[in-house]
Amino acid sequence: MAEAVSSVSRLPDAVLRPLRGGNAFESTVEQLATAVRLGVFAHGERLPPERELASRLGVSRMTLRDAIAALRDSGLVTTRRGRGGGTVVVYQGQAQTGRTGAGVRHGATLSDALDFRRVVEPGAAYLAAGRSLSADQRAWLTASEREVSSASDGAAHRVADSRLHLAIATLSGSPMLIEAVTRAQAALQELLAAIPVLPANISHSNAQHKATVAAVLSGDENGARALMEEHCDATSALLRGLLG
Amino acid sequence: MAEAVSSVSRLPDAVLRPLRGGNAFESTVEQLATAVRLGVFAHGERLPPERELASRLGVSRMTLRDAIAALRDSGLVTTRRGRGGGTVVVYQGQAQTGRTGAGVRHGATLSDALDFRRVVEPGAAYLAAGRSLSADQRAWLTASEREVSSASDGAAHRVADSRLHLAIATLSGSPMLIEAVTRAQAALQELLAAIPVLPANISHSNAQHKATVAAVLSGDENGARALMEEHCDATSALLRGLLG
DNA sequence: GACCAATGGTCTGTGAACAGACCATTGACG
DNA sequence: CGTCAATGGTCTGTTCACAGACCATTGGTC
Repeated sequence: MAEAVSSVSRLPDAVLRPLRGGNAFESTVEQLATAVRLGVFAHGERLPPERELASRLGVSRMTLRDAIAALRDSGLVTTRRGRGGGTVVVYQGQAQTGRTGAGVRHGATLSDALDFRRVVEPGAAYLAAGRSLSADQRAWLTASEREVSSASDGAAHRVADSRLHLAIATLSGSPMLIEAVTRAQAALQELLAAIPVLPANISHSNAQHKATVAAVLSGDENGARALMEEHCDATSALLRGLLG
Repeated sequence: MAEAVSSVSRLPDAVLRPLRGGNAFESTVEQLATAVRLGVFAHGERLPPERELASRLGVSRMTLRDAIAALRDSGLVTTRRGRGGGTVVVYQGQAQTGRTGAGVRHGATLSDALDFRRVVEPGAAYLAAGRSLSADQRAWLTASEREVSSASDGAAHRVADSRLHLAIATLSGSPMLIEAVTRAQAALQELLAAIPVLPANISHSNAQHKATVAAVLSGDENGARALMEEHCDATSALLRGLLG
């Protein structure tokens, strides 16, 4: 019945994949470290209380605490106890020391991540443009864009850039897409950190951000998508030229 | 510095999510059951040997065996031992008995899954169209399309449909995208099973498949994407109309 | 018919992760 | 100044998952 093709069913090879990378502890460290590096938590910001964060991440408090301890050892956060205490992020975009890094995490190759990003980010922009955004959301987007263009140095620019992209993804309203964009950003983060910061690139990128945000705000779905595609292509070309 | 917006940073809420749904056993059952229902393993096909499959899924053999036992109890597979034995899929698209189902898995809502699908599937078609496919791959695609249009009943049609969509995703060459499409398909699977099978819908869908495959084969990236978008929109409309 | 290889089936000890109770420290508020 | 609430810090017993060795069954090969 299904013998029509010589190499029957490559689907299993393509589809069967590990459900979870390594143990809970490592995954948690990775997820938190990534969140910090992507600027999900800004410098000086407090993480949620351990009990809440643990349940949010679907992990026991002990495991979460171990992970936080690891971040503390890496100098990404500091912790103070007592009322009003908590774990506070101290990170402003410095290059990671000694991050030997698991290549491009989870065996995903550079090309894979770039292709994936070029699909999901424009998709998110498209969806975001199609939504009716609240005043708050519009302000958030505008502010995020301004943060990027007014970033003082390369490190700050990278963090602000991630935040803007994640903001757009968030406004798409699709949790699955938000996660996808987060993964794409995470996969490219360490690569992007390796790109030399040329003023010409920055200013070009800023213009694309501005245009994309404008398109999203004006509800121009196809425009937002096309602009984001251009933006991704520009980054891709840069990365591929430098690393590939 | 980052106080520009009233509700500072909604990013954490959007980004922090559980890394793994439930325990290893349940996840494994779910993944395998989904693979079977999506037709990743066709009726009569043998699963890989336990040892290999376990390592492929990143899970211990014991856990995998427990999962397989669960599938066996559900009547999805049968197992025979000895040389030439193994675990064989016996499933041809029947509705699942007693699948109370976790809604649309992982708390993802229907809208979310539809939006996500409408981004990643056209993206996969776009990428696949942009690749130079081997004769084998072209034949696979053609055969997959033919399987769908020649499906005898609704159940077989559903499985063949999944297989075609996953084939296109596979040909995109991006593992991250393949996974994304798999997740979208998995999320919608049980919903799609609820759609009454109207001949008109089927034939419309078949025409779209044919056109999309043709576009992919002829390297028409934008055409492939646009056609797949139409296809997703049609399905969306159907589902949204029926379910809410 | 004897052997062997490939497969599923079973057992055991170890470590990871969890749940949940409890302790310690700090600051706010009356 | 005393109390309380919010937070991080610690401990304990239990369950889950794992690794890996070993057993059992089957069918092919010589």
